Amino acid sequence: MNTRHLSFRLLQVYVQVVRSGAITAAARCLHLTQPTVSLQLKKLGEEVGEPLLENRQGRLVTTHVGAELYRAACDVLGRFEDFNGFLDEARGGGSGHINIGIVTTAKYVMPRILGAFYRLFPQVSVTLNVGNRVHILERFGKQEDDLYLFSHPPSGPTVQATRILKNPLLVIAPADHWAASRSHLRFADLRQERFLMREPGSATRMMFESWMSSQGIDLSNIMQIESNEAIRLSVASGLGLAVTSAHTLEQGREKLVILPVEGFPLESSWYLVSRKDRRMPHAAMQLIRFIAEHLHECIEPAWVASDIASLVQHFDRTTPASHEYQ
Amino acid sequence: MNTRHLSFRLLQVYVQVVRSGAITAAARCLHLTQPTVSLQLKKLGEEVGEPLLENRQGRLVTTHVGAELYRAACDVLGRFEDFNGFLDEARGGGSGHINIGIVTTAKYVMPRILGAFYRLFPQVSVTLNVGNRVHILERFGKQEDDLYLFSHPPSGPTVQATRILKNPLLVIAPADHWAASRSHLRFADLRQERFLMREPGSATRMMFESWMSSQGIDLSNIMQIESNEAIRLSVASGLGLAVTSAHTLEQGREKLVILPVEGFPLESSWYLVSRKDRRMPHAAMQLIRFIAEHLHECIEPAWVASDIASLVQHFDRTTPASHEYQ
DNA sequence: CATAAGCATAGATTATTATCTATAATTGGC
DNA sequence: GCCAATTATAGATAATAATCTATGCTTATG
Repeated sequence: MNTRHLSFRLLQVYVQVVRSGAITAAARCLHLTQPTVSLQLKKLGEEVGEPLLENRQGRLVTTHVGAELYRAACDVLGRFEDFNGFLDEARGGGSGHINIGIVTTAKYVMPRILGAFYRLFPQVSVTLNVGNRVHILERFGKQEDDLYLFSHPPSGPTVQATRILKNPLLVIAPADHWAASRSHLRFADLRQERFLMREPGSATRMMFESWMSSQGIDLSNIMQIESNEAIRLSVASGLGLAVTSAHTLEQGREKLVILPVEGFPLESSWYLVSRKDRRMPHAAMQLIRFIAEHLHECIEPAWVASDIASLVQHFDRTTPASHEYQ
Repeated sequence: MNTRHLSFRLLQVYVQVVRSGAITAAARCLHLTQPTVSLQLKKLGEEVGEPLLENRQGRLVTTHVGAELYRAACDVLGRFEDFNGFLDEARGGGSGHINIGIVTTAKYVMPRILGAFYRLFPQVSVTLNVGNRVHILERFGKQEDDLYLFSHPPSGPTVQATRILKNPLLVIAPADHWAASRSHLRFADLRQERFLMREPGSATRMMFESWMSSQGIDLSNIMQIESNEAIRLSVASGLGLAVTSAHTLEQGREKLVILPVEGFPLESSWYLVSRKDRRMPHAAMQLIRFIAEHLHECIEPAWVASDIASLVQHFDRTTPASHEYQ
């Protein structure tokens, strides 16, 4: 393959097609017509000399070679996005862009960090992609974001995950619940209660369920609700009990009480996550540095992980700050 | 800056200009005319919106922005070179290319490794760039090679250096030298002798000189020769003594003896070096894996560093071997 | 200060590209 | 097996990119 006749535009188009999984959809995103994209894709395929995509039940998916090309294209485009960030900075803007993917529960945490960050670096723009765990994992797989906030980070050699916050899981009940007046409870006492839970795959649920199985407990009466707010409100109105992140209670507490159940709070954590095989953009690195230094100013200091200062070292493996040789 | 109209060709041209330090020279390398390159460069500069190069005493050097662009361009081109390597491999070739920069003394070591490597991976092509330490440092600064072999690696946060071989420095003398028959010598006994040395900056010389200053010794009679072979031959013909790497004696020993000087051999080492901010090509990673496993088969096992097995972990930070998501 | 080496600009040509509209071919799902 | 959605192909066009030759300008250096 001769890279000589390769253009960035072609790669942009290709990346969009892979992400969209369809030519027509990609064309819409790119403000092009479908034949244009079709043709570009064909040209790229010819240039590479191998098939890149194949049609699997109406959805275009990458071949082995196509996937590698996608990775290369992302790297290359990302590298120049970062160069653009550098340019803005060099021009005195301190600008740049960060894509962040967070699971729904993290939306009680991340916006507070970003709010404080924004006050210091108003030129940095941030796209916050919120979704459930499965959705964000998919974005992670496609390298769509620079940083992620997970409670249970994915595993694998490409994952860089560092604990930044504690995420205590509490048992909540309506204020007028019979257990609300008790000063001490064992979880077994609540076995008959109905529990409201997020969908399977949610980190809170996984954590809770694995704790239960370690205790040999099995709940019979559970109800699934795919929103933390809805769960909170439902608990307040007496629909049942729930195990939920302490962070979700910061906003409004309605008529809720935290039950003093033995073994609780469950200690889980928030992890800042990135891909090792993706270059960390300038602006994202700024955010990481900001988190390392100022996290305890945006979030209750008691919740901040003790080794937060080492955060920067974990992520700053890509480009050195210094620009000189040697 | 809009990357949309950016092409790989443009970056190739730019990189060549930076490396050549002159438009005309770059044009010759690229088989283009000078105005063509001039124009391309202008277009690139306009696209970026900042001056990239400036004329310093007849030589074009990068501005701050230009240097960053150079880095980005190298990364991007390197990424696709690597994709090409992947392609070759996917097609069953097992091919690829590696650029290696070594200091002159390392030419007694590296070719033996490469010879064995070549027998296993005949499709991998290697460019071996040999030069004195200053020259190779310059190549390192310009990211011209994938791997380097140094005795004194450069320092800095971008440097990944791992010890792979011992490099004992010995005192050699002509066979008929008065000291040749002695069974024990102190360096002070040789103080009056003339010593033949490589140019300042050479790692062997640096090592020797720092040892001497630690011993409070100062040689009065030294002679500079910029070639290890010439030094060896000169010592053999009675021009003086020398301190030289044991590896250089492997080839031919002429009429030389190793003097049993107290404190010798000086223990220095060979380091395999790469840049952390440069993606390691597929083929180079193969070579690293080969070195980790087979180095003791190409080089006297006694010289191989004991922790050679950990080599792969040190360098394999770039792309994971696995291609699946998660 | 004269000269050569190197760089920039102008003008011209050829080839290619990016893109469109219109239409045909394919394909998944019912 | 047919319909709707998706993808591929054809034909056309305007833009521009890549490259050349010829020439004028700048600058380091003897």
